[in-house]
Amino acid sequence: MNTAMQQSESPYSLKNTNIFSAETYTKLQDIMYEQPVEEGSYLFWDSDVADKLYYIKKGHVRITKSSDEGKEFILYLFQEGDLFGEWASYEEARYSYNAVAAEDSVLGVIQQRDLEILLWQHGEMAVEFMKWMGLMHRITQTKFRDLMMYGKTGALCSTLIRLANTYGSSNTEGILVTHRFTNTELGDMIGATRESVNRILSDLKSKKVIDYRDSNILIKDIEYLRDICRCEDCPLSICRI
Amino acid sequence: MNTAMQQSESPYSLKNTNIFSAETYTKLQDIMYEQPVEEGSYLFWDSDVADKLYYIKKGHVRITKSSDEGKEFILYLFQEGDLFGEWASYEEARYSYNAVAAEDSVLGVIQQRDLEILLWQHGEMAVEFMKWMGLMHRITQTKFRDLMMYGKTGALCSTLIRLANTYGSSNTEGILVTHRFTNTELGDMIGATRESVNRILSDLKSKKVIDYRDSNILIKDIEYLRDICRCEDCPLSICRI
DNA sequence: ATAAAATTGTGACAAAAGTCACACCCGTGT
DNA sequence: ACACGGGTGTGACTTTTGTCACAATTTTAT
Repeated sequence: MNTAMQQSESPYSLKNTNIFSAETYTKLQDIMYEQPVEEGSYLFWDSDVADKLYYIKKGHVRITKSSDEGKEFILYLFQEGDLFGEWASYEEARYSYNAVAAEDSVLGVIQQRDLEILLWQHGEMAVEFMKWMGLMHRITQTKFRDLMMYGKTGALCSTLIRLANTYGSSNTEGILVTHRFTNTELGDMIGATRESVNRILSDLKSKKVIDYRDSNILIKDIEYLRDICRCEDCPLSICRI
Repeated sequence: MNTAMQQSESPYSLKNTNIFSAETYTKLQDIMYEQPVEEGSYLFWDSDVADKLYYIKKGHVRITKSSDEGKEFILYLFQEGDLFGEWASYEEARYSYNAVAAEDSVLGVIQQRDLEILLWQHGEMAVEFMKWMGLMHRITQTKFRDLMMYGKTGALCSTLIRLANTYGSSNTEGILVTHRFTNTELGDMIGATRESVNRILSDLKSKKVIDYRDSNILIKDIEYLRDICRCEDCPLSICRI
């Protein structure tokens, strides 16, 4: 977890590609090809063959897992500068989730085959990639803990902190989440109903922990949230949505 | 998910190192040093500096996450032939969980520093390692889904299937889980109380889905379990505990 | 073999979360 | 200006899961 201070300077600095060196970054740019996508379109579906990685040049992408009953679980939200996709561990490996453009976006598509050749040649680049993978795994693991251990209230508080880290902009009042989320979306991030989310948020508002500014969430007392979900001061890079 | 058939031949074949080539395997053996550990001793704690990987030569290791209130959540169970540990993504990275020897065991300890040199030199080995990391991440992700989406009953059914894959031995009656687990332990794997686990298991027994053989669980109707947790036929290698 | 310790099983009740129903609010397009 | 649609807020009720208490059974240690 971070301090509000770190956030205030550059609200959108939480890219998962910060881990890469300039050289790696350039090599990646060289093998990716650009693909513009419209809001709502799927980049891939659960069970498609996983042979590509995606870099977000512009826009937002939502990674979801959906159940037969039509419930949707939001696993990650990625934004400009993020890299995502699955590293296939064998031939014909499949994705295990869906990727949807949350708004009109521009992506850089990287073929696993091309990347593998590059990694084969450049050992140091492979080591960097492993760090990226480790980072992604740690994000998943800490989220797992947060969503399982302290009930829906704990899960929502953790999610608010992660949203603050990913989309937050600090000011004298607190941290403003510079992106709107419906209660249904928040519910889908923690596996709860919109009604439950609504009740928890109302309660947090009455306790003056959060407030609203033009329908965006303003976090006034992040310490309270950290307390509820037993925040463990994990590094900022993994405390994201 | 697998078929019972695959299991019957070699119940303990679900090593996460199957992914490695013989050459990689040998190189790994060369840089690891042996460490015997007694049942109950901790290999590392949550927040220790994460600079080692561990290979299990013999025994069992339990990976847990514990809460201040004393609750314990079991993240993974590893056995002979498994490799585990965290790939530090930056200097001074910390583990985010505990590792305890579940019985007297012998480990091969690998210093991240040594491994990194090896990967730097051997691009193909790095690519294999990335496959291992991807595999581990997928295990976490699918478990995440199973524990979140279909209630405690779904979570337990998924866990029984994973136990069958990891410790199962097939016979004419069904799949016998060749390791004892207390209700408390099963509860800790799914974030439920032992009482809830007990009630769900009693119910499954009355429905003739499971039974007991000398206090070990015998799975008689794995299709029923798969149905409850909406099994998606993911590959056997990731359907483990 | 037997006592102690750990684990299981179960009822009664409490708390957490989901479901359903419906009123209301608010931005947008005609 | 107003109707519409998506989102919010909330009460009443149900289902799921946890809590507590205690007896019964199984395992382990002496």
